[in-house]
Amino acid sequence: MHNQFINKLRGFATLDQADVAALAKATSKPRMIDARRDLIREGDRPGPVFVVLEGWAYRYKILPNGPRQILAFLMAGDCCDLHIGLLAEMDHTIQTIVPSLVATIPRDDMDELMERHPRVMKAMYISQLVDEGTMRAWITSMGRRTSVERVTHLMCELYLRAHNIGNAPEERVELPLSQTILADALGMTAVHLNRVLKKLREAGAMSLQRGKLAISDPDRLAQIAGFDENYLHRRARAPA
Amino acid sequence: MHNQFINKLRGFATLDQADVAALAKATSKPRMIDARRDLIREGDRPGPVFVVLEGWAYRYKILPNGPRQILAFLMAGDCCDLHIGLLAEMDHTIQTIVPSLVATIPRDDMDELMERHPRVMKAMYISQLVDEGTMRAWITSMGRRTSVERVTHLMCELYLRAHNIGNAPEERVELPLSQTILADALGMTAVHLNRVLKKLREAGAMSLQRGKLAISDPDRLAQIAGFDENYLHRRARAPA
DNA sequence: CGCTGGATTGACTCGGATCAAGTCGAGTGG
DNA sequence: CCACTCGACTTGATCCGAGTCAATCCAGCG
Repeated sequence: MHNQFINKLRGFATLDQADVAALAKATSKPRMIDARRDLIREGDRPGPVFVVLEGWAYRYKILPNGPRQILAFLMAGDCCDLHIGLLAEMDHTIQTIVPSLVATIPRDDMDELMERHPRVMKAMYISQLVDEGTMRAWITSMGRRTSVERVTHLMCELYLRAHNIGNAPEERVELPLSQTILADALGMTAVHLNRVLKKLREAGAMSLQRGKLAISDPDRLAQIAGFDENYLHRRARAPA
Repeated sequence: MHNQFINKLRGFATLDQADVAALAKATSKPRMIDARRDLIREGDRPGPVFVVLEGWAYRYKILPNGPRQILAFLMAGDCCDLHIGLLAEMDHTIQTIVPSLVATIPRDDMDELMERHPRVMKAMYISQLVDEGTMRAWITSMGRRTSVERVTHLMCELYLRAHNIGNAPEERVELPLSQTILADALGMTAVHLNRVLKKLREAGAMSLQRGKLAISDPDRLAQIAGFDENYLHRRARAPA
């Protein structure tokens, strides 16, 4: 199974053959997009739903005076809001980081898919709730965590998300994110992030070099970060 | 019309008599809740959907080492996620700030309401997208805005949201939020927030005293904040 | 009239931003 | 094969916004 989108949704609900087939069909015509291309811009009128099948993208905003804030990372299997089409215009931009395989699902196809496949709909709703939980975790990080906690917390999140989709041979995860990008996601300077990473490397807590994240002791790192994975909602809800 | 929930949803979609009646029925048995009561706690298994009809509440998280981060404010007309019931457990807590009138809609009633009233469903989806946009705006504030911008930005948001539901006789809005609460929402110290508020008051930009927010020149304040209301999505989507 | 939870203010400290040089590695072209 | 470039990463020196600690101040109220 290398359609990470289907893979991910399967983690949220039990899908049958027909569900999977419908999802496969909806994402059967992906396009390869270059790195650093905007998929949709702030102010644009939303169109189809985007699904990242391979590669990396991020959501971001640019403030009037220049600085950029990254709002979320989209990795293989992630998609934008299902109901994106209800809005008059986007309030942020989505851009690829590396060359990425992106499928677009027209709004009507999406509506039909959801209508005919309630389990798929459920899985996608849960996925959206997880995205919201992630935003709340980011707000918490920016507001009340020290820079060391903030950095390690994000690394724990990305590490876990990468593992969820079966990437990651072992304690090593591919993260093609420059320090500039990470700094803009963490609300700090690239210079300062660099120093924090150095400290963490020297302390043997984790290392991030040449696009590879290595965590020798995930539990220890989670300890440092004050990381509680509950917001990723990986435990399924038990039947009532 | 004093059911602010209905009021708000009407701003997002055209509702007919039957839609309004169904909403009125669903929220017809609200309970008055004391101030500082948790409506639902982090770790709890989600139950019914909450709707704040009158009063104020907030979402928050407490970090292992003590500090609190407020994630969102719920004012009259606001509700928690519609699909909250899909999750195994809450990743944050919701608490009242002042005595509040809160309606709870059981999950089954909610499902039925949505099924029979697609326009209501659409309005609620839009409402949820606005909440997400708000979270993104908060992330942006915490990460890349100065403390003065951050404070004024939040005030612009709350001012506009209060006006949306028809509160606010004029340039004066009721905000029963202590400086401690605001500080925990803005990711800063109450002491520092106090100094920022003083500066803004002396500059004649805005004043927040004894629970009343006064903005003499909203455009000027928006200018200071770098506030763009696009994320509140108040413009309806034009038909395709 | 004293109690209490917020709001204020002052003095001191420190985490992170800013500014400024490098350094390193992967192309590119002569 | 080496010089050149460009982007990303490092490191040092300095400065300032904001946190911390600690007193008040003040209005509402039992």
